[in-house]
Amino acid sequence: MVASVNSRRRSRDDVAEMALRLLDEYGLPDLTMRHLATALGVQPSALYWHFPNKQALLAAVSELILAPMRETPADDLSVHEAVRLVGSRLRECLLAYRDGSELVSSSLALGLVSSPVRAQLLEVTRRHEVPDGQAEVAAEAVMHFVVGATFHEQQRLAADQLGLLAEPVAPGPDGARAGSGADGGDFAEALTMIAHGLEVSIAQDRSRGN
Amino acid sequence: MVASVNSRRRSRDDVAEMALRLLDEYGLPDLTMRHLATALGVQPSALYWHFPNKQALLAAVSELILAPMRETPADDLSVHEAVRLVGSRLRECLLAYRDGSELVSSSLALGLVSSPVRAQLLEVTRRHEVPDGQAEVAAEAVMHFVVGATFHEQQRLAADQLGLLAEPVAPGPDGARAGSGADGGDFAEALTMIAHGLEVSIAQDRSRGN
DNA sequence: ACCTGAACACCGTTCAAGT
DNA sequence: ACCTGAACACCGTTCAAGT
Repeated sequence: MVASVNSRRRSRDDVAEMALRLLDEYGLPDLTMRHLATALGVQPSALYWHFPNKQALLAAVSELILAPMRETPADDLSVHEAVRLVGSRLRECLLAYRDGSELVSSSLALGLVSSPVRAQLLEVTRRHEVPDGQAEVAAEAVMHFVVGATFHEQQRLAADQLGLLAEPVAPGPDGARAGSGADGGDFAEALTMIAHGLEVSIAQDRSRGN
Repeated sequence: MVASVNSRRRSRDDVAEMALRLLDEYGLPDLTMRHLATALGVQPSALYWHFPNKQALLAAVSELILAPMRETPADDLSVHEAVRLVGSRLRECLLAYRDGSELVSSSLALGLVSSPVRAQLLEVTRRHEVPDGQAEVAAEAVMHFVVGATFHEQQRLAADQLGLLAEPVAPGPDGARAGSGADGGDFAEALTMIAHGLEVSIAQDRSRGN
């Protein structure tokens, strides 16, 4: 509870915070233990006192990126609304830092970080008396879709930023509807689709007698 | 059409095929240009005549892994069935090689490989006169969910294989229903959910007058 | 057309030793 | 408790030169 006295955890968090700054400024490929050490004015080997290895450090950075998810109020929402809100909130978190989605994607897959949507979604579904099983499945679907789609999206953004002159796409009469992939609109549509699917599952479950 | 005469593409494909073998046997972290060169009896620099860089080589390997998707017949299926079949077929492809899902996940995100489900799904939805927009959104949702979930699943399998003694999980009375994550059953449930969601989207679209 | 040899500019991690 | 110094065992990539 008393945080200012204890300086023990401080420097560990400082390392993760500096890593996040470097990530945002130079990207994941340049987030090396050596660069990070230099930015902290320390030898690379010093980092291994705070973290057992690089993946653990990256997991800590992932948690910083996902921190806003914990304070996303999903109370008094319908199940449908909760899926859409939590999903798009997660997308915002991942887009907030350069290469954020790639970093979180791997930490998540390695199992070094817990689902950033599970708790919020289960809270809502429980209030609506939805069985946890259905809610867990939906939470997994939302998480994997959002992380995958946002990773893809962020990569395209980065590519466009490098080759600005290559394919300007020229938002003409048909606006952003060109290109091959999903934009923000498609993203919202997909979340709506998943929410619909969850509702159908719930209804079917109830008609079978809970 | 005549393949046996031309030896030009042969060696390029040989490189990708050997890379796939090394991937399956030693895993992605040990799939280095140097190991691959050694396995081919060649200098590392020789690989750069066939591929501009490692990512391009990995994309070629991804395509080998995804090749069976092209010959998955989705004809005369309902939209619902097609989503489930294509989704679980993709999962099988990714699980067929060690670290297959991780490799394909990154090639996909980098945009170096095209969607392994889009073509099949669009073929079916068109026969059922579903607007392409809905189908594209569903295809994205299916792809990202399957790749993400399978990546997660494959990583857990690998972890369990290393620490076999750590948590044997001991499939007791409640069978495989323990643990925190999604198993094969949850995977199928999630696909069903997405299929349901697509059906609702289609129905809503039609009631608005196509 | 396809490959070698040699180099460049890096990596993550360990570990004895310092303070 | 926290860090240095020095090393180990690697990486991907380039490029002149060979055949």
